[in-house]
Amino acid sequence: MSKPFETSLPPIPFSDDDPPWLAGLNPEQREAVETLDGPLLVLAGAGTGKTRVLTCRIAHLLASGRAGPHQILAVTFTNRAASEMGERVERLIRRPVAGMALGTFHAISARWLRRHAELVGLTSGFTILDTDDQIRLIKQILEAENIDAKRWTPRHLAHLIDRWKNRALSPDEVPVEESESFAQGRGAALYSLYEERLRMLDACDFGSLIVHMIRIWQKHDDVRAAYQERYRHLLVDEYQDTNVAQYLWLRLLAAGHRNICCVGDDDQSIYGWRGAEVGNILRFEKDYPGARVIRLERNYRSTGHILGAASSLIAANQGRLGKTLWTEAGEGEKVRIIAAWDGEEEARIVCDLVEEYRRAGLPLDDIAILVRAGFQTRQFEERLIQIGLPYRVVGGPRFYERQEIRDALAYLRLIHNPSDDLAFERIVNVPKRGIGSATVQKLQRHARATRAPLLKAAAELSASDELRPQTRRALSRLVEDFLRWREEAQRLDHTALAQVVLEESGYVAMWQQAKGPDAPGRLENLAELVRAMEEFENLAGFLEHISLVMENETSPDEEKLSLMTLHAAKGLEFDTVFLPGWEEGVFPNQRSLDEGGVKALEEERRLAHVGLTRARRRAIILHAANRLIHGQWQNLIPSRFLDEIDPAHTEVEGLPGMAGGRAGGMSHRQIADGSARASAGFAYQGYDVELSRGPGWARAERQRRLARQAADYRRRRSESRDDGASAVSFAPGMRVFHQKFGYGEVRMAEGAKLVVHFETSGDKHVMASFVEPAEKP
DNA sequence: GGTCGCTCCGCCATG
DNA sequence: CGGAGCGACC
Repeated sequence: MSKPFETSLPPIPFSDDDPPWLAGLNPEQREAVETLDGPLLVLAGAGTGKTRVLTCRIAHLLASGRAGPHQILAVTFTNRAASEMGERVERLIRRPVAGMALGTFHAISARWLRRHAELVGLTSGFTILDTDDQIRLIKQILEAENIDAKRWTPRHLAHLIDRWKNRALSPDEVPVEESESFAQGRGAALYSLYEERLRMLDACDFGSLIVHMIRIWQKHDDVRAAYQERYRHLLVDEYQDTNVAQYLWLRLLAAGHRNICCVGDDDQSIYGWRGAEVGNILRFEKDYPGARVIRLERNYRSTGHILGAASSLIAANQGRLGKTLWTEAGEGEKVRIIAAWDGEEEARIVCDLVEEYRRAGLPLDDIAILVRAGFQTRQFEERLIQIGLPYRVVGGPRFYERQEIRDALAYLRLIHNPSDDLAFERIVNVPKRGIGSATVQKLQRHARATRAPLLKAAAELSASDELRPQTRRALSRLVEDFLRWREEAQRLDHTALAQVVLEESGYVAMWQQAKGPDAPGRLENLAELVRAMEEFENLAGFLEHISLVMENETSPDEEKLSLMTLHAAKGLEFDTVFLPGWEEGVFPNQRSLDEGGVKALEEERRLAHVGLTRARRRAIILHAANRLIHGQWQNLIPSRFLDEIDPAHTEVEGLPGMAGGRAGGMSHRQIADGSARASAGFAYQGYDVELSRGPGWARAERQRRLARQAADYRRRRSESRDDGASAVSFAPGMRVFHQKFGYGEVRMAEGAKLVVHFETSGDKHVMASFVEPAEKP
């Protein structure tokens, strides 16, 4: 994987007396480390020693006695960056740092929010919902609100809500025109309902973690003052990726002492799609008058040609703060550009080269394949498995996203937080207990009527005559199980509890009996889950970790080739980097362009720049002429980015064995100057159309979507439904009607529980939410 | 209420 | 092409 770059540092320009955290820094780096008071912005280009500045600065703060560990707050974007920073600081000062707040915005916010949960209507044991839970919850809301989930997808609303939270907008602050864009102007109202549901579930999504802390600090001066007082030195990594909410979060914290050091690079801002505001970095000096700005431009990572290629590419962007990277390393190898006939051949070329380099002595750890989108890894995985090269997919599907892990977690979540309805729904019939969707609907109806969590509704219904005896038995057994597990949670250690729960619920047995080839692996994952729990003090700590921090654990011992998205590669470096899939529509990505226009194109270009600058010595770009997309073969033309790279730094190669040296067509340049006209493969006439409207598949998909929406719209009827949530109170003597038992008279009423004497079936225990008042005959 | 098989959707990146 | 979701049938 990535290696720290100390090895390639120049001779130490300072005296031998310098401590390790000051030794070997260049003048700009040293200034950034030693400027401890007041606001400081470090504009650090790729490979200029950004992490080094941050870690040395922390070491300097500690060693100089300017701050104790508990007074330092260091925020990063990924858990990986946080742990790397922690390790490097400890290596520098040669002792463990305890008490320092170091982590992602989300992890730090979650920890703090637990202390003040009651201020925003939560308990300290609140659940953190991930995207999957979030979408399931929204889907339920859309259903309850009778909104056609085909026309207005839960995903879409989840996306909107996310964007609003990224800007720290509460439902009443959502601009009208944005609310208009969903379900005929109901966007903000649905957002509000969603927030209400979150509170009822005692839950929080990722965005809320940040927004809740902002609200708390805004409303409670004493709390804000305490945090400002305690964290006297703030350090922020990847400042260009902060969104408005995170920006406000930082500003509130820094308001008193203004000791805030932000490190970032506008040319590496690649998270605009999730609300990052490059504006934050551009306006730093305005926000913090008198701020120092230090530029780090000396690159210690890459050779000249790679740097030249990356610089010429990024120069096509407008509105940069502007940095000129330079290096004292030699020119090195030119960036190779290779054409392939199709995706399969592209994978073969890459793998052949990997083997070649490996034979030449290059460790696999020093090689990476960086793709634009996650699904592109598949063709490479297939090929790598075929030839038996060990590889790791960084940031692929996470451990806790697996079905069996999510199921097991749902059990634990529900024990920890009995209002976690999403967890309840997930496991109520897993393993199969004979509690099907009809029963769950009854539970939901009752829960809604009594404004109680599903588990409580289940307890009540299972003590009534509402359900068939068989279902009733199954449900009451489940309820009893949870009551018992909750008790056991008090005295059992959390790993033991997990084992008990997985056994007694029949969940382990379910997989033991499963015939599928993946069943053994799932059991292994469950064992791994229990093992992972051992590292935590309690269930709460573990649940927090798994939703916010847990990475995909792969044995780090074996030497492996890395396969990941460009986004996941930020902050890493490799000797040799392969950049496949540089075609119009793929990279730059068509959907991104459709949504974001020029701004999005610039972000794609920054992404390309990030990709190139990951390489120390060698970068190889590939593009294919044909690709199977959506199950359809498409002709593709090389990415415009290839034209933007100064040809002085590149070496364009044909495909071995093909006449004219070109695979399946031509270079972007050939097309641009018209020399492609004679080539077969695709119609040049269609070129402009394809470019402006995107590849055929994107167009076809849009048309399908429009047709679908029109059909859905025509189908829409004014179907009104009863949701049975009437709040009628019943008293003895009242005549009532029940769907299953017919007419009867109330004998006893105790809150939601009734005893009714029915004409046909005698006395029954029923729930108030299942009966309606009836006229006397 | 469970299961099989069909249809139809989606493939952009994250904590 | 692959997975989710739904409807028909057991």
